[in-house]
Amino acid sequence: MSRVVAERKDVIAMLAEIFREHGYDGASLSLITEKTGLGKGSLYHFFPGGKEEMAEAVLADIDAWFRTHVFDILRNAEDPDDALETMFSGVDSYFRQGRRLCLMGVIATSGAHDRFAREINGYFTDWRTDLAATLVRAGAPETEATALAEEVVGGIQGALILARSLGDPGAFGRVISRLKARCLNAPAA
Amino acid sequence: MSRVVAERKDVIAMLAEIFREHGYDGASLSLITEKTGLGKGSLYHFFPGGKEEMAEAVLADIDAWFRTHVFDILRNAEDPDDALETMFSGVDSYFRQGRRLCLMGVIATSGAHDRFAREINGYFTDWRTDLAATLVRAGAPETEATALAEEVVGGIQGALILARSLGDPGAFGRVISRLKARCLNAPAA
DNA sequence: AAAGCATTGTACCAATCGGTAAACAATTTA
DNA sequence: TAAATTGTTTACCGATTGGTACAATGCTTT
Repeated sequence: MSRVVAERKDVIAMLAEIFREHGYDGASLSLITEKTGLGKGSLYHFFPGGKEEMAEAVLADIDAWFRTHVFDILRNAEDPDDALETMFSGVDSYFRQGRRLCLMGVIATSGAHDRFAREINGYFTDWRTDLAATLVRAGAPETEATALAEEVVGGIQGALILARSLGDPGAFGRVISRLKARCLNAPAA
Repeated sequence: MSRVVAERKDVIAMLAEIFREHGYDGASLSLITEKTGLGKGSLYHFFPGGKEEMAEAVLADIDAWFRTHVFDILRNAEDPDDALETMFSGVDSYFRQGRRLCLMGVIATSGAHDRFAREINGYFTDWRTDLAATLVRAGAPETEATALAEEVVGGIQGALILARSLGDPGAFGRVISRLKARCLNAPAA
């Protein structure tokens, strides 16, 4: 047999795109076997828990990415403005300039929300918290920082939906650049 | 037989909540029959096209609501500031202070997106257009009005996702009030 | 080369999927 | 009151769902 060397990591990356495109309920096992090229045997070998474990693995992978590439940088960077720059450029490339949806948001707005509520909540909570702390270090008052962080984290999700809905990925970049400007310019308001 | 007098209008309202809660793929016919109390026969009597026609009817209903309660007011109000006030308070109550999702957004981020792309696109396009025009009438420069409208329409979607994800409906109101302030205060920037 | 584990294809399962058919009851129209 | 019309129930359809079982194959280690 072919032994196509599907590393678990690669499988997770493929699964992520499938869930993004079709949602949790829309990603049937037959669709998954087709798109990944792996039979059910292989899939259930990697993820004995089935579809739910696949989605969990994908969410954990995404969470880890944001943790190292965004949250940690927000917390540890010496210059808060640098951290903000890094965050926005990282987000822009992660979401492929508005062509890719956020799986956390996709699942949050689906019937599968309850099943993954913990992961979703942790992702948004931490992002908001770390961003707010960075804004404080950049000179914003505590209350303004919290509110602005909320606006930015939500705004990114909305910008993704807008871009997809309008069929205009550019909308994402336009909104993001405004959010970024608000973080960098007038934090002392 | 019972003839429970389910007006098509009432059925659509129930369907809307079901699609909102479970997404398009997650709303199975058995779930729909259970939640509406109508058997398949009745359902297919009202919507011969099945699930797709049900979703289309719901989207058309939502579109009509926003058209009369938001878009038309943005276009026709004498005082643009009043129109903006009306829009934000209408949106706040329509989305039940952040406890209700936007079905347009829900479907836009699901695998069913392609099937309803036209309706979704029309909804967001018109909202953005009418809001931008109102902002111009309120004194904002053309380019700023367009960008701000985009930010607001997207921001509302993001605020809904954030509220649901954090399990904190209040997040919706907090973001909305900031967006509103930006529309009313500094449009001439 | 033998053994043992990791991986894979295939066949199968009960349950559910969206949808159809048609007999039937309630209501409206004539 | 009789005939259409409208609404509802029920049983059924083939297809697909997520999941299991297992034999067969590849690779690695000895």
